[in-house]
Order: sequence, then structure tokens, then C-alpha cells
Amino acid sequence: MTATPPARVTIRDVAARAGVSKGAVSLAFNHKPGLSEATRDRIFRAARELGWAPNLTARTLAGSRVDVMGLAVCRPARALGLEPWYMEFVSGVESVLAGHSCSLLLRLVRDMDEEVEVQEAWWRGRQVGGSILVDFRADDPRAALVERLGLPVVAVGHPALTGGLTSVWTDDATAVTEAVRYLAALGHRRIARVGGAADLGHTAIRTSAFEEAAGALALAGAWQVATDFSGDAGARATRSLLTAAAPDRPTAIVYDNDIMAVAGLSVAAEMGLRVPEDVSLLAWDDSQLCRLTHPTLSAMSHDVHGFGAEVARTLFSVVTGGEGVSHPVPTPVLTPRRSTAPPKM
Amino acid sequence: MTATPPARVTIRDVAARAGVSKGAVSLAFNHKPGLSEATRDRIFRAARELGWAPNLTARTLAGSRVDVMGLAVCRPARALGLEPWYMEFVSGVESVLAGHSCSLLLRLVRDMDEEVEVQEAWWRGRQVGGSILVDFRADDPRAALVERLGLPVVAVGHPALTGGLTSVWTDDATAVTEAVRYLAALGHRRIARVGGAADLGHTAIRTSAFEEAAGALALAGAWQVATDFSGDAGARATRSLLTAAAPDRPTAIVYDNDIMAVAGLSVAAEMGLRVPEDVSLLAWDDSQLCRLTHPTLSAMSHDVHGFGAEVARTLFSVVTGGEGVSHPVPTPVLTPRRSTAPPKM
DNA sequence: AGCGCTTTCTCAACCGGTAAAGTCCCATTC
DNA sequence: GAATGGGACTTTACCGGTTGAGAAAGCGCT
Repeated sequence: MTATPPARVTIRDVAARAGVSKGAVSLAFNHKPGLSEATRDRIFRAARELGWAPNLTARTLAGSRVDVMGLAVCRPARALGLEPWYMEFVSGVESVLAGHSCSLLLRLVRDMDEEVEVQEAWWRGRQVGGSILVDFRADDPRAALVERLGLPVVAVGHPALTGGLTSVWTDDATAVTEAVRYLAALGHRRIARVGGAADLGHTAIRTSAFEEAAGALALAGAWQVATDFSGDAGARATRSLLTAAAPDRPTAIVYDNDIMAVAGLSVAAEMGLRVPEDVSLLAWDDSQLCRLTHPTLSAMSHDVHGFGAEVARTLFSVVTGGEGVSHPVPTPVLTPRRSTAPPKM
Repeated sequence: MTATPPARVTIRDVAARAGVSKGAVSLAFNHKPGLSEATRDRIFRAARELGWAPNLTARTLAGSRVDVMGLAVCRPARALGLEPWYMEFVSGVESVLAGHSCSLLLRLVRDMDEEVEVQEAWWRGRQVGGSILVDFRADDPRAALVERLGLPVVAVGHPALTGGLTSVWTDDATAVTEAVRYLAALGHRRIARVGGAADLGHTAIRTSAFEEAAGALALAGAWQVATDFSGDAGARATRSLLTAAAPDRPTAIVYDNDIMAVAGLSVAAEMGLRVPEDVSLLAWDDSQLCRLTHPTLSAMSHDVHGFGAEVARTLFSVVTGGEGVSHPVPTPVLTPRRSTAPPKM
């Protein structure tokens, strides 16, 4: 990994060319007072002529800012490929980071232990100025880690999950309740939910919200299944839910992401059930995918890109100000399309 | 962006605790000769007790390795979220980088100019030890950039596109030819292709390969449309292809990715055409998605994860050895599923 | 005992910046 | 005319490692 060292221009060369000390160059490039306009110009001109830009590594080492933020994502690699959510989220984060000439250090990790290792190494090694933490679980070790290291972070998840860290979250409970109410309002009395990974905190939140909503509405039937968010798991879950005989079968299914909803749609077709006549399907994380199916998928949609951007903004305020303010982003709203309708039985 | 500086353990503390000089600690942690086993143990023990890990920033500055690789992706953010290809590719890259305790610096850029800027800033600032370049276009400025900077890179794309850079690529021409031959062998004489972004080099390669294959087989009809890879564009293209009256209509459509194929499937359904009886559909970049639709999508499939891994391996050899060997990865192979069949007309 | 060779470590310079303290010079002010 | 003040820079000491040039110690050999 030892790169062939090309002749690099350093601050010293710029200083020499501009006829000043390197301290002066530093002042100029950090827009600090104490230099005349003339000198400043001379320095910038010299830098431009030499094609110099400050070495961020040296700058970081010297103790000022770190213009890299970290994000470790912990999911099986293959499953990730399919989750449009992450890429949208990342693109939202990036859109804000880029405005501060800041980059994102991304790492896919296998499990929580590895994430803890990675975050610790990043922070110890001054590789990042702060991190975004996602996918909180029950007894998540990261709050303690952050406490121990003093690592500036923003946690993506409900405060109940994130152990006092500065958090940004979507109100999943309210969204689930709205989804169930909507289906019930259409006339559905037997509703199922194909949930995400059971060990994820937000899955637990949705699960209990679903249960509560079902109870409050006194539904005739309410099923919940946990999956791993993959399309295959969504298909399996749907198949098993729909094999029941007609009167006991759910007439509506809510999915925890859009991939599983697409899979569900396909299973329904394969089983000869019409959507939405025989069964209504409602997706989550409304990506473009939901508009590409036939019928199009109704979904609980939210602005994942904007969410990522908001998380990044909050991270900046934590990194610079020390304390950030936890807050929710707008609750997902129902976007009805063709996959939901009153039950025809 | 000035983080609250927590009390950090440095090499000096470890050296003091182990009763050696910091040079010795450095030797131990880089597994270099010149230390007795006993001392080595003592140093590692001290480091463990203090919870010390070398500061990668300082290490980089001191001129040895840079354990970060760069990847700038230039596509509209929204479209990206939907491209399973990237996440799979990234996860493949990561799987190799992680083995070398190396991280990936990811940046989404708006256009080529911005990518050039970013790559230059990264390299100048010693932020990365090397970069992966993707999405080559006609007259791509990056080969010249790399030449000018001496930046170690591996280019993802056919050598004809990458201007002499060390490259890793999939043989798109052969794959397109195979796809067309397969459809022709099924009896299709009117075949269309819904291509990707016209300015991308690999799209151009596929386009001419398609034209050539169509000519060689003397097809009765061969259409090609350029899109932006989005599902919406795929839907529009499909709709326009299928509106022709029955005898002139294509009986098979090849797509440049899987999202557009899914969209095509939905358009066919919406237009009352049966797949594969009335029209066969063939996807590209076989992700999980192709197995989730109904009917399942036949696809030209290749191991994108493995591709990413291979690219990363090649990058390491460029970064360390100076010269890497350009080579293709296995050509995508046809995975027939339910969306292709002999035409029924 | 004296010499050369290793092996094992220490020392000090350096990587390319930042930032606090110091120097110089000139315009005010008393 | 000396003291004061402040703007414009320079000096210098780091940041936390790496690295090459020695130095000290142990050992075989004449």
C-alpha cells in the first residue's frame, strides 16, 4: 500500500513562491485575519500557479477539523444490495456533507461487534470527525461506546432506543397506526404485517404499535411475521399468510419495506389472487419501485433523502457545537395507489 | 467541526508504559524486525492495557500507507437509490478492503467536473491511497487527470473506454450478442433493446454490439432506445415500443438493468399483454429483484459483488505494485426464467 | 584482549500543516 | 520624544506517528 510518492507541492513551496512564511499561507487559506489584501492575493495566486491545496491529513493531525464523517452499516452484504433505503439515505447525507467539503467514510460490517471495532478505530485514528449510527437494537452497545470514547454522533432511531444520544427519527408508531386505521377504514378486519428484522429496535416499535392499533380497532384478525427484510423472506411470509382458506385469510398485508411488498405482489399473482380485490397490499419506504409494479403499490412514503440530509445537518451541529437537538422528521404519509381497496368478500 | 478533544492515548504513553522508545513501539506495531520477542510482548501488552491504536492520520502523514480508497459516483441521487448494482458493487469492494483494514471514501457527485475536482482534492489532500473510477464516457477527462496527478486507480470499464488505465471490465459486447442470439434461437425476429444512459461508454458498446448481432442474424426488426436507467424511463420506453400494432411490434425486449425490466413487466400487464406469450422480457444485472416478480424475469446475470471484490483486489495491486494488470471478469451468463419464451404469433 | 558482526534499541529529523507567542514597523497620543 | 497600540507577518512548538542513522551489548574468532 505504499504509493509511489509523486513530487507533491507543499505549503512551503507556496510560501516561498509568494515570498512569505508558511504561517501566512495557513492564515490565508483559513480565511483568518492578520493579512493584507495584497499578500492574501499573492498567496492565492502562488497556490493556484503551483496547483496547491492543503493536505487534509496534515491539517487533521494538527488538530483542527476532520472533514470526514463515518457510517458503518450492519446488514448481510447481499441483503443490502436490495435496500433502496440505504442508498437514498446516503445520498441525502452526502448532499449536506458535500456542501461542507466533507466526505463520507462508509463501511459495511457483519455484526455489531465489528461496528463497535470500526467506530472505535475510526475515532482513535482520527479518521472521522463524527459518525452516523443506524439500526439500533435492544441493548445496543453503541451508546456506551460513544460515552466512553467521546465520539460525536447522531443516532438514527427513536430516543427510546438510542440511549440518550442525539437522535433523529421517524415516528414509526404513528405511521403504523395510520396504516392500520386506513386499512380498517377501507373495511378490512383481518390485517397482517410482514415486519423486518426482529432484533431491530424500530421493528419492535412497529410491532407493538401494530398490536395496539389492532386491539384498539378490535380487528377480527391481526398477524405479524418477522423477516430479514429480503424479498425472499417477504415472499415466504406472504405465501404462508395467504395459504389460509378464504374466510380466515388476511384481506390486507402491510410490509416493512418495498422490496417485500413487491415480492408479496408476485406471490399473490402466483397464487391466483387478485390485488386489490382479494388482498390489499401496503408497502413501506416508498421508493420508485412502488410505482413500477402492476398494480402500483400503495405505500407509507417518506422523504428518505431529506431524512439523510437532516441527519447530516444534525451531525454537524453535534460535531461543532458539542450538543445537538434530538428531533423527529415528518411522519411517513399514506400514498394510496392501486394495491389497496375495500375487501371484496 | 472542531471536535471536543478527548484525552487521547498516544504512542508516547505506550512507550513510557512499556519502558521503551516510541520508535520501538512503531516497529512492534508494524511487524518490523529488530525487536526481541519479550519487548514486543511488553509493548503489545502496554498498548492493550491503555487501549491504544495507532493514529492513522499521523501514520499517513508520516508517509507510509493511506488506508482509504476513494469512489465517486456520478449519477442523479434519486436514480441511484434504485440501482441495486451500486450497493452490490460497493459491498464487494468493501469485502476486500475490510480484509486490509481499509475503508471506502464515498462521494456522490453531480457531474464529471465535480468528480474530477473531488478526485484531485482527495489525492492532493492525501485523503485516499487510490481510487476506483466508474461510468466512463466518451472523451472521459479522467485518464488525463490520473496521468497528471499520478493517482493510482483502477478503472471499471472496457479498455477501449478507459484510455490506458488499469481496467477491470465485463465483456458487455459478448453478453449482448448472447442475449440477442438466445432470443433469436427462441424464434424472435423482432427484438428491441431499452438501453441505459447514452453518454455512458458501456451503453455505447452494448448498442453497437446489439446492432451487429441483429445484423448478423438478419432480424426482421431491431429497435434501440436510450434512457437514464430509471424505472420511469424504462416504463416510457416499453410503452412506446409496445404501442405498435401486433405484426410490427417487437416480440422481445432486452433491458440494460433490472429496474427497467421490472417497469417493462408492469407496462406489459397494464397494456393487457401477456409475458412471455405476447412479449418476452430479458433483464440485465440480475439482482434479487428478478426473482421477485411474476413472472420471474430472465436475466443476463453476473456476480456484481465478486466484480467489486476483483476491482478492489486490482486496486491494491496498483497501489502497492505501481502497475496492475487489466483483465475482464466472467461474462454475464443467461439465466432463463419465466419472462422469455418462443413468440406465440 | 582486540576486532568485526549481529541483534536490539534509542535518537532526532521529518511528514505538512496549525496556532500561540513574538517581532517589527508605523501611526497615534500625551 | 517616548510610550502605546495594533496591524502584518514570522517564529517556533507542536500534532502522532515513521524512519534511517547510530549506539550499546553480546558473541564468536583469532
